[in-house]
Amino acid sequence: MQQKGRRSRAAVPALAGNARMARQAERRGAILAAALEEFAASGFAATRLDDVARRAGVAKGTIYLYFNDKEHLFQELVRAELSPIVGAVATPQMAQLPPQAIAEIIADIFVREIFGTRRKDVIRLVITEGARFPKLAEFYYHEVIERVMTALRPILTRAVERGELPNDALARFPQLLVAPALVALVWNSMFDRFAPLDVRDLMRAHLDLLFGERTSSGKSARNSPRNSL
Amino acid sequence: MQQKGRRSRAAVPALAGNARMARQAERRGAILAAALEEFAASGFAATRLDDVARRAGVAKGTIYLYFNDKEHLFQELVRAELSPIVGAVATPQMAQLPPQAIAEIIADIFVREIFGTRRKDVIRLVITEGARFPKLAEFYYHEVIERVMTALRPILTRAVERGELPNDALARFPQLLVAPALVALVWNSMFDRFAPLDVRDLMRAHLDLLFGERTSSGKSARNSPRNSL
Amino acid sequence: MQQKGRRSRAAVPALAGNARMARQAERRGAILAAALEEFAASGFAATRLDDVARRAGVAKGTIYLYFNDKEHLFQELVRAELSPIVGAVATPQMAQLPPQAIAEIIADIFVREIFGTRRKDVIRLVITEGARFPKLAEFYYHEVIERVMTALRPILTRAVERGELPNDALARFPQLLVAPALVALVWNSMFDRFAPLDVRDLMRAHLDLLFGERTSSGKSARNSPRNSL
Amino acid sequence: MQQKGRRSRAAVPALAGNARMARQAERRGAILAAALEEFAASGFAATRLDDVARRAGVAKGTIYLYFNDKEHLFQELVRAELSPIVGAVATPQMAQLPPQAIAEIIADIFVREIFGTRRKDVIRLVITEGARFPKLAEFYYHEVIERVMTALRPILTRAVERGELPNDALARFPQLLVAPALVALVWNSMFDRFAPLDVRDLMRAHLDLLFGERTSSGKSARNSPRNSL
DNA sequence: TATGAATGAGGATTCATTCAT
DNA sequence: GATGAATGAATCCTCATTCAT
Repeated sequence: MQQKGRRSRAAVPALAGNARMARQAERRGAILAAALEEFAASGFAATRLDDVARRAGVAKGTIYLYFNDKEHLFQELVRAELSPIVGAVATPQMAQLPPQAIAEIIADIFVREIFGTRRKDVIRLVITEGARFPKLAEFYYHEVIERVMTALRPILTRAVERGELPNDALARFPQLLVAPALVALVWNSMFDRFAPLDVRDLMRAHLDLLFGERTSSGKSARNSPRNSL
Repeated sequence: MQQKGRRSRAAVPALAGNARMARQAERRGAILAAALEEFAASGFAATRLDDVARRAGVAKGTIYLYFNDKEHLFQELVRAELSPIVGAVATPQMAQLPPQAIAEIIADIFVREIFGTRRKDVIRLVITEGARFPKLAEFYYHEVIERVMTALRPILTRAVERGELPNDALARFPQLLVAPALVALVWNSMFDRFAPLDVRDLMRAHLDLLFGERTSSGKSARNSPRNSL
Repeated sequence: MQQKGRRSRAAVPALAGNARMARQAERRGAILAAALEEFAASGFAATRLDDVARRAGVAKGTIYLYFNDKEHLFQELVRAELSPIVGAVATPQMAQLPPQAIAEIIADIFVREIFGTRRKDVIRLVITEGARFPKLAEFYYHEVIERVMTALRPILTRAVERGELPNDALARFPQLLVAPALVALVWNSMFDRFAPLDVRDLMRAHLDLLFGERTSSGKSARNSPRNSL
Repeated sequence: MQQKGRRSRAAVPALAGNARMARQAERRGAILAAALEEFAASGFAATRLDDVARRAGVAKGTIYLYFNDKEHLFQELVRAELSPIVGAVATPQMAQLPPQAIAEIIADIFVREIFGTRRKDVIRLVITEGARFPKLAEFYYHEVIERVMTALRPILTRAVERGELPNDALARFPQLLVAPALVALVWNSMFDRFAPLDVRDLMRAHLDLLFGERTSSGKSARNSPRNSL
């Protein structure tokens, strides 16, 4: 009935020395890494904290020293993994480049910084669990989507005005620039065993589609000086 | 997911009369419809058969008369909803049309037959749960993806050969044709409350991007005789 | 994060037949009886529903078919046991009797209906857990205390006016009439092994104290025609 | 309650200097004070040593330097708080006074030394947890109950012989002398919010009941020279 | 067939106690 | 002595599945 107001556990325990601090960060990291693996493999609901603890090499109770509960663990996981990357896409220098160069940079970042790392799994988790975690969707929208969109739109709009783009489709829907990345993420987790998809090639083809390249045909394109994907 | 020794039960109870048969189909349908709502709202793991039963207006045990277990219910659900649509995309007549017309038809089908119906939720479920349900992914791959790809690839390849397409990107990666549809599905379930996305416009812009349309700007495009989306 | 509104479980499952109904009542009763024993023996916090289930001869989950949770089980237990007795003390007929007769009746009820039954444990539970269960205290106050007080006060006040009582102490504090009952309950659960206390004698002595009886000395008093305790 | 093999630890850590000794006593006191507050608020089982430590301003582990475990802490708490008071009631001088004076002194002690202090909470804890802590009940019985009874009985018996009391009820059941105090303790913790109870008035009324006072009526009685409660 | 009460394995969370620093 | 991070046993509660009616 009446509960003593459960004081929210410190997200990070108070530290004393410095070795302590390092140890703490290490443990927290281990838990997050283990959680990522488990959540990615089983989804939020089906993941057992028992397994996370085992994989992280800590006791079940230890998780609760670092995270309030399963849900907080999940959300912090997404935050921790995604926060760093946000800045990369939205650098002011990009504004100076032609749209094609920007598209190539974005594709490159996706391939190397997301698809090539465990961030791939984090974003997949956002996609698969986002609808059930409004806060997560909100965080992702404001921290990632909105920022990227805000950075891209004026650049693309200007490109349209300068005649660097055939029409305003991209300026109105910057999402179209990254749609193939989404396809890659989903395909990779579901259909790769039936028909492996080379993300690099997919992204390159996407760029060809948007920015002309009249030739291309798989391997040969790799020699093209145009992109370094 | 993990199955214990479960003796397989008849998927459909034995029938006698004809009214009985109708009643059976009706019940089965009610359960599937209820299941779709619940699974779509909560995901596979978090959905309670109790809720499905209540929504379907049957007793919990009745579900087990029509489906072996929760997992079978889920998979049959996807099968039942998606089987009908598969044929539509892969009609032989389409082979005769120019790629732009085909793309428009596909976009149109997506907007009207998927996004405008509860199939939207089914496909979303495939996306969010597919990685955890190999059988589901397999079914979806063979029944939907593969068929569509098989139908599209030769058409697009021929179009490339005829010079109707600027390069072979689409022929190599027909996925690029439907990538925006995936974006729409995901966006709609997660970010619509922050920034609603008009699927029709998105698909139209996508077509503009692929097939030229040098002008366009939202509403005005709607009068364009090109597409009927 | 977001929880599907947990619909409160039916306190009593819907019934169909009549044997069902009987069976239900029986089970519910068995659980309540088992719960009383366990709660009485260990207190609310230290009681395990596992033990309650075992003692009641049902599965753990079954408890939740009849009660929302541990707390509801506890409260319903008190309600179920106490509700019947309330009426007994506050009968209108009592208003006609002289205060001494009333006191004797109350003492008698206490000895036979409470102390001699498992209601003794229920009231003890109210005493030991009441402070931690405001709702329980409230229920007990309104259903028992208040009713008894409301019934007694006017009677005692009138008795004072009629000169049947030496002063208004009892009228102002009817609690003094039942104080020894409280002593008996507490003593019985804690000190009986050191010095057993005969409740009957205690109550009789209490009455002697209040209403004169100039002699008395344990056993002999039992022959007194005055009370039938 | 149930103990596992626990090697008994020094109840008080070894001391060296004198400041150290003071510091120790201070800490021990702080822990006991904190424990009292927490136990009083939540009961034994629901109290967390974490909260006790926080309130005492020490680390959780520190509690274990001063007390073997939660149970010992609880018992020492009761001991520490009650030991001082025991002597007060059982002074030899009292033997000379008339029963009414003694009753008044006892009532006075209760109101001022128990009800007006945190000892109220300690006794309440004995009442609510005693049944679950045989050792505690035993301690309380021997250190408090028995002593008081031993001191009172001969006095009351003599008073009966001298005809200072109308009958031997009180001599046989000295508990009747303190029953209202128990009522006050219980009422205060459970029903005060519904109907506040003035302990002083209650005790006074009780004395009136026992020793005659033919008039009285609330406030006015306070001017009565008879008692100084 | 249909029901829904009953089951019990499963999993999140808590907290007394330990022990390395 | 003190600390507080770590442990893991303990326990509440859920829900897929079964089965007597």
